[in-house]
Amino acid sequence: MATIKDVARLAGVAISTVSYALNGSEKISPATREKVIGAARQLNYQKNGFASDLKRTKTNTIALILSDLAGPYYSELTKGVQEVSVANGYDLIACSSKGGPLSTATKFLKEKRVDGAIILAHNISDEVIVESARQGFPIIVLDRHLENEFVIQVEVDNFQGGFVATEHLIEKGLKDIAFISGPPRSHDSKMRYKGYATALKEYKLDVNGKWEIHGDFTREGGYRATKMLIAQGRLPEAVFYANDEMAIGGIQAFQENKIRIPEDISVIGYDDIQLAEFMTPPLTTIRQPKYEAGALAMHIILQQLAGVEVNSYYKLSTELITRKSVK
Amino acid sequence: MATIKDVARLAGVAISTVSYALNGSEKISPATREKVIGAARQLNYQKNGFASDLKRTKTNTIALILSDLAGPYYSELTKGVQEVSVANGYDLIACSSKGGPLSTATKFLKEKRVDGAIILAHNISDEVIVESARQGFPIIVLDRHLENEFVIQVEVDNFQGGFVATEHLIEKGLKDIAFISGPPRSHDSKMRYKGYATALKEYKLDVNGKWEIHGDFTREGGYRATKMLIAQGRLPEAVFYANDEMAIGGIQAFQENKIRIPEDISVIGYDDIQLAEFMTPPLTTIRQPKYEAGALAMHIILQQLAGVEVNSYYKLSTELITRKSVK
DNA sequence: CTGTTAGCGCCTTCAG
DNA sequence: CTGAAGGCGCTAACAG
Repeated sequence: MATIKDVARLAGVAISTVSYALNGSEKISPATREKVIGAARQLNYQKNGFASDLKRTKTNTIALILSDLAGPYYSELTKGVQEVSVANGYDLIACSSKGGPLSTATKFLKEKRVDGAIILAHNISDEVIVESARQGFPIIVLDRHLENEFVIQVEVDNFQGGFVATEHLIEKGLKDIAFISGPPRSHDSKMRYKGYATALKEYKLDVNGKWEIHGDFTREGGYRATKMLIAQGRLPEAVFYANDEMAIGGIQAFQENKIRIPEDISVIGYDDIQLAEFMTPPLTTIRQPKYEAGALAMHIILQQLAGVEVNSYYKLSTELITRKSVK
Repeated sequence: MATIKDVARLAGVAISTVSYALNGSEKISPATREKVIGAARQLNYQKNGFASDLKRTKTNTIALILSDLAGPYYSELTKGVQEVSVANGYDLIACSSKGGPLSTATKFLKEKRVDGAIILAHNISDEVIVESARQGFPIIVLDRHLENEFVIQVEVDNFQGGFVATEHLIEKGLKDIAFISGPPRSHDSKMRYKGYATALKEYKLDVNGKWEIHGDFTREGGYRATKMLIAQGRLPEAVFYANDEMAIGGIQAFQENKIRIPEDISVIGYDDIQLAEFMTPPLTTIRQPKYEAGALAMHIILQQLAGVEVNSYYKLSTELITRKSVK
């Protein structure tokens, strides 16, 4: 590969001249500029990205850290992040935190290969984040409670979402309402649960431990949890799944047992993923402003990078999407 | 941020000693090693990724280039790519080619910030790819026809897929079969069309230009194309959509016009995306071995990086998934 | 306007 | 086993 040196030699100028010419500085005469550009083209020269980043201690790229690149559920969020970043001339890369301390995400975070990061991944520890966070390196965490001078939290009001979902069920006359949670580490899941429990209390209904089952945000988890629920004998009147994926698994379990939705049991999900409206019956659920969350996160990063003072906490609200899975 | 220099100073040794100790070289005594590690920990030292990459001219990371990070349809493929890469200790980053020559993808490719790339994106030109391809920098292209000494093509046998889909329709007694294509630049779409046309010919059926409509692989595109089809007056007996997304849009259009599937018209898609089985009716389609394609692509890269000679072309075959959208 | 110079942070001979 | 020295490719003062 040709380096800047080769270009300089071929063009018969100094290395710095090449650098200036190629980076569009004004102080180079059009003639030499042409000469340099010609030489560069001739050698098929491309600057080495590291070298310049090393020098400038800035990469102009932001990392979006996801727990698993293959998950299709980040789509809207990613879109928000992406649009804002390209609009501001920043590069965006997505990397996975799969593999824990050895993961790509950890590497990029720790070795400061990026200028900032947005993290939506539970399999990356608070510790790693705190170690990496520092002045001038903005980190935004989504769905995570983490107080630190240098990290900023963006969250959806999951308490409200959980409350609204439960209230909707109650208003439809449903009283026995089960809750299938997400993984224990999920802050989101916890808050949804709180919303659920609070709604029950507010309407003077029992919060019955028997109807709280642990899931894990996966379809299989929802399926298994629902099987357990069915196995318990008596069924609740409604089930609130902490996310849509689990609701889908649950619906499958009900259908296999000839339990009709919503006639025999009502179900409500959370997220409003693409699939939700295509289910039979279409799934009533809580929509999260994912696009907005992504866009906001990226905005905050850019502001921080620009030296603007920002809040350390942001909350977005949810919306109930009524479809056919609730009586 | 602490640098290697600071660690050396604190530990009271030379910089090279720190480097050796931290990189696990044998020539350092356990005692000094401990001292160094202690100092590093104390300073919360993290090496600067660029600097070492710059020196070693190797990044240990592979880029997966997608036309749009937000598209949820790469899920399976990404999974294949990811699993193979982590299993081999390589880092993987996904980047978008949105933005053409200024995109993150182009930058990473040209400025050699990665050791290799897998490209599944039509909005990145052959030219950019060819310019970047060179000895020792493996590039795999998916769904693209590009002959070059340094680029390797992995493709799914779309001709076969198109043929099988069409043949299935014909075997069900359907004769008037429309084809909704993808975007003109898509090599995949073209090959599917060829399979379609060939099947028609082989069964002595007319290839009727009136029933070939241009789509763009999006749901909206499928919807619009279908509206056009309906507007033409007489309906075909079946429609072969070049991908599932368009089929979904198409089904919606038919439903809005009270045209029943499969009673009034049969539809077949292509891809077998997640949604396909949840449609009403569940969509008959052609499954592509996407996971395998991703895993294969990554394997090839690793082999190349290891200096193994590899073929320059790979083809994978498809599978017909029969559900309820064909009479 | 152009060239010289001094690093960015790290790795790697090469002599002690 | 350790330390000094050189350089990866590029940028940015600072002179000329």
